Amino acid sequence: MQERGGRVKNPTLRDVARLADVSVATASKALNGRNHVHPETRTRVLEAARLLSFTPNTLAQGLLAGQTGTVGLITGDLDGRFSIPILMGAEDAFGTGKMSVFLCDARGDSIREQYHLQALLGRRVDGLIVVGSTTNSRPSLGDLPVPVVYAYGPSTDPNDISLVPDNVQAGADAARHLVSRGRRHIAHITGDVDYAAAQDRTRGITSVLDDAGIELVGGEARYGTWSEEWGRTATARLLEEHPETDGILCGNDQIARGALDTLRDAGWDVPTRVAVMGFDNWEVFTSGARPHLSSVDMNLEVLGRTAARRLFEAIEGTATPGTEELPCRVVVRETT
Amino acid sequence: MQERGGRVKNPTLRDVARLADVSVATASKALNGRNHVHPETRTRVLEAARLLSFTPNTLAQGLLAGQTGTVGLITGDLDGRFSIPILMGAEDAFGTGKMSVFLCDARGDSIREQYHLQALLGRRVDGLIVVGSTTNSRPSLGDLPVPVVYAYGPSTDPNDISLVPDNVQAGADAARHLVSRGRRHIAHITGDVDYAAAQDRTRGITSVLDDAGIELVGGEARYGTWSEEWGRTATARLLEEHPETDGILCGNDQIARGALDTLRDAGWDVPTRVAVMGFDNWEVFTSGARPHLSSVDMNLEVLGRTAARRLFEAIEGTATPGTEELPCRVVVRETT
DNA sequence: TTGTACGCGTTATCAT
DNA sequence: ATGATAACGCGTACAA
Repeated sequence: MQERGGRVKNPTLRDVARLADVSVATASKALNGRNHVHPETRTRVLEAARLLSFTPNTLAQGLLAGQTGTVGLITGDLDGRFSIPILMGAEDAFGTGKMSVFLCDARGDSIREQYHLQALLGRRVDGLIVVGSTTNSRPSLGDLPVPVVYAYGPSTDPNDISLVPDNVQAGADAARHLVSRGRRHIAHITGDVDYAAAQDRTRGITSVLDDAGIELVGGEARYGTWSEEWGRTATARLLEEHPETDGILCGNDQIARGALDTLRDAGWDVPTRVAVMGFDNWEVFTSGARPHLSSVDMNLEVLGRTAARRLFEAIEGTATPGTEELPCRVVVRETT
Repeated sequence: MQERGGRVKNPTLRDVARLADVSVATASKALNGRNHVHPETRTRVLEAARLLSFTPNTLAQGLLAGQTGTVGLITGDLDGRFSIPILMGAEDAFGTGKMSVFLCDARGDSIREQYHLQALLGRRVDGLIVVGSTTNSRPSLGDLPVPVVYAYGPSTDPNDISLVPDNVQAGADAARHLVSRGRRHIAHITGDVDYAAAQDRTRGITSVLDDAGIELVGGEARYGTWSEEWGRTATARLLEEHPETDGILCGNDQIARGALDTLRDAGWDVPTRVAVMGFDNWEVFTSGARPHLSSVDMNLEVLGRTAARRLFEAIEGTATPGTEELPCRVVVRETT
């Protein structure tokens, strides 16, 4: 096993103290930069620690301090692409090495969620971030001994702290963008109607169009699935029924890709004849598209960072319950 | 704060013992199902624990046991889609709640990696999994007080434990599949030549074609980038120069999507005139394609689970150093 | 300036 | 069957 200058596997403060010929108390003070320790002694201790490649046991410190410097991150679907940016943002905000993150994937199963929760509470995490797989609201974890922040998917309990992307604003901004490009015959092809995201975006879109005295092509949004396939079939139907269409707002980037494919097959030029726009700004889809797809970014990294900050505040005790909606951002590319 | 039947925020074993009117020792035995404790006493303790919603402090347990029940997961790129399935597989294998996973994203920065490493060692993780962002080999973390398993991107040190997908076999299987479909004029369009994955797959492909007495169309693989764009341009050039082409092996699913788009524009039917195949089996790309794209799955969840198992073995002391190559799997859909 | 002693929450040993 | 006590590794009042 490792034997790098020292001798024991996991050197403790006692080992360091012994080697430096001081008491553990003095060693502790020296290593933690406290006062009342002779400079020469300090260097001796530091040298001993270096020699043994001593790493203080954070768990023991935490046991004493009552704070572990760890947070739990419970996500509903790791494979889903929404949790990852949020997770990265959170990890980012916690600072490298300062705070450590326990990751748990409940896979949408509340039993599994409970198991993970117990494990995390047993490890005395200082706080919890719960990331939803959709923006649909979810049952609260209830009264826990540590603060909780719900990200992406909000808690149903208004006394919890929740953070969600402002999908109404996202829809509104997208619609405004198309209108500002002179489009007057705008259709909306989107995903599963059971998704709050779909409904919220539709609401934002129609509200802006109402203000502009415009009606959605066909009178209403076209709900389906979040797939390219649906984008293609819905668009084909749309072109046939409403050849006057000059703008299509798609519920996500995959639907938009499907729309673009069908438009290309039909020989409709984008963006000259029809402008197309997606949601989510999934780079691998937007930049692979012909032409490059305009989209609305959910700013998920920001959401993750904000979640981390809110959690800190909650830990400090300066909590502000309620659901906070974070702004989204239109990214203009070649399809609009 | 929470007040669910009990009174204190974080009840300790002492609180439980006090409420059950026994000593902490007895309480501990009762809760842990040890012998030599009266049934009636046990129920009294259990009831007290339930009342206080007592959760044993895993940190204190670990302090005593010398095992923390935690592992560190250091990934090079969270956003990359390769780490996620591996991470899920590992999380899966560790068992829900049994073992907890610290997640760290080093973002490809070795300084950051060192910081995370220190934090993890300080938290006395029982082991470490290092996930690479590519299959290119990476420098070893060196001699650590805990076992390490390198997943996806292997360590350069053969004494380390490394796990990688068998890309040579993947290429070979893909080529075999196309040959078995009667294709004789097969081209290979792939990504950045600096990627070991690209080279390995090419090697597997050419070796099979050699055995079949076939040469790659154009005599060699066409390296570029891992993008749809490259798939389109490379395919356009290919069709012009080699109209005899009846099969295209694409280095990943995005390149394959690009190839399909170009073929469709050119009016070449897939799979009648040309068969197309990708690598990675990224579902969102394969099932969105027209027709559905055949691909080679890297079995990353299996790789993640295996990494977790190997780590367990290493923790138990039954280590087997070296680089292990895990099999990939051809997924046949409509393009072949 | 340095050292002694206690406590954090838990488990195991050894008495009782 | 139950309880007192030591130990895990560390920080900190307090005494020297």
